[in-house]
Amino acid sequence: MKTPLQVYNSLTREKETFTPLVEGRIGMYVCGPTVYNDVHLGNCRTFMSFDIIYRYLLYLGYKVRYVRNITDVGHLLDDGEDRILKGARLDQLEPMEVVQKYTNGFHDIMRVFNALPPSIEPRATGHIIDQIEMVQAILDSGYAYLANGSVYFDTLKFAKEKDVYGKLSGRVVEDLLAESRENLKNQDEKRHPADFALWMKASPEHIMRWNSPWSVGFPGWHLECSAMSTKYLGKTFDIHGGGNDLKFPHHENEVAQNFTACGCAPANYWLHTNMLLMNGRKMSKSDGNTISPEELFTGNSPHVSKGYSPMVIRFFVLQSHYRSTLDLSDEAMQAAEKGYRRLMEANKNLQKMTPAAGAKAGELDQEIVDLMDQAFDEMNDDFNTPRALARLFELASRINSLKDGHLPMQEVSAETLERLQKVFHNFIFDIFGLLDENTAESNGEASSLDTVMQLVIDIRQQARANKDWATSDMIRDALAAAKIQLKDGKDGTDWTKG
RNA sequence: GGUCGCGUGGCCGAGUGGCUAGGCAGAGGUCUGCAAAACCUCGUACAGCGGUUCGAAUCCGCUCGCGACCUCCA
Repeated sequence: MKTPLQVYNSLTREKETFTPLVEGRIGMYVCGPTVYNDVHLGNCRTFMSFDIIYRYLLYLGYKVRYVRNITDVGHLLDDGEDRILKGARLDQLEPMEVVQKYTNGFHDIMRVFNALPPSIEPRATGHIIDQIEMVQAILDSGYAYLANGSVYFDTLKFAKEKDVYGKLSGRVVEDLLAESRENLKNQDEKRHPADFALWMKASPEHIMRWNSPWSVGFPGWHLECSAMSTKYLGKTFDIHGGGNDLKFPHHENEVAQNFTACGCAPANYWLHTNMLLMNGRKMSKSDGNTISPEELFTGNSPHVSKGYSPMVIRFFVLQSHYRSTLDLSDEAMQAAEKGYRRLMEANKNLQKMTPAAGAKAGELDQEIVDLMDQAFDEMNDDFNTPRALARLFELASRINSLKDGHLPMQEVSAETLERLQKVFHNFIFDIFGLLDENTAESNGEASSLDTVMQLVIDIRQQARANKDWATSDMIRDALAAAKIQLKDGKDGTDWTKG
């Protein structure tokens, strides 16, 4: 029934059967955000995708150490200014205030999206010593050089001597080395344009600075991930993830750093998520084609007609595969909203079901069992959430039919019903990480609201029994205005909020 | 300019050689006091042209269109 877990490895460009280094345990490193301004939706998609991967691995029973860093130093802008420093200057804050502010914001949003926190969330500034040690190791290996107090990686030498550079990102080394484009600002110290900084000597106005054997300065951008993944997961670990746009140069350079410092490849499986698009173009902080999570929640944006809840957005993400681009539009969000509600409704109906007396497994029973198995097979096939979701929707249609009496409950064994209830719940809440927003938000008041609603429904039922349509419709319309929908069914009336 | 990828019905989005993806929207029907919800049925989609094949959305070639990366980005 169950296929083994297959993952698409960016390094080999193939789906491979996943085998962890240590049985039952998985080390996973995902490149986190650079915290110099508000997190945007594109980041959220990536981290939601990895959250689902993380959750599924946990569901499969693995003990997963999930490390996702916070980059809070060393990430330079085009003009050579540190991202954090720029943020500090603009907001008139201490660099660490900037970092804290946007880290908090990032955490808040990820919590709203119901993403599980990583096991370890290391910060670059908290690992300066580890980074200095790694720079030294790379220098010792002979693949770095010193220039005016800065240390650069000798990409040319590495590419020539080791058959590694360019493999991950599919770069042709000769092309890289040719480097026809003129974009060499601030690069006069480098021997070759493809070289990159491991340690930068700080200019006098640069306030984020640390002592090192080479100069008072700061670490290069790619270094923190190499240093921190090695520290917490070892020289080689199972999964390294991140957005597609990090493949080059970030991940390629990470590999180069690890190779020279540790003598081995850092990760066995590289997983890359694809971009979130809007209007058919990459969502990007830099060119303004963007909508913030808050704007999408509130609908306060020219790109949407109304607000969409975090779980609708999460559902929207689930509907595409993590390696495909996903194009955000108002229409697509509306469809996702409907679909999300349908799925939640089906689950609610399912969880209320009880097996029929003397039920025996029939054809329908087998169909249900097959669909459940297929859903897991889809997840095992490189975390194919859209296909798994499709199977869940097929189950939803069976569930609703059973509820309405269009399909015979007698054909579903108690055992299968119980398993379906468990699997459906597991999928929606544990693996997909969705929340039922209708019940989640009420929580404590849920019971009192339930009581009131039951009263209102009873009164309306009485009116209907008396053919007092005016009263019954008034109740229905008034509730509708309050965003409560009544659903008349065979066994009485249900209601939903929103 | 170089590298890689994509182009699926009204919209989103799976699918890699023959078998129903799925969601949303639309049409018809069942149910209902009416409606909503739910259920059933339906549309014969694969950018264009050519090739390989008994058979292609799926493989190959060309053309057109779009995107990503090559420079900071999840």
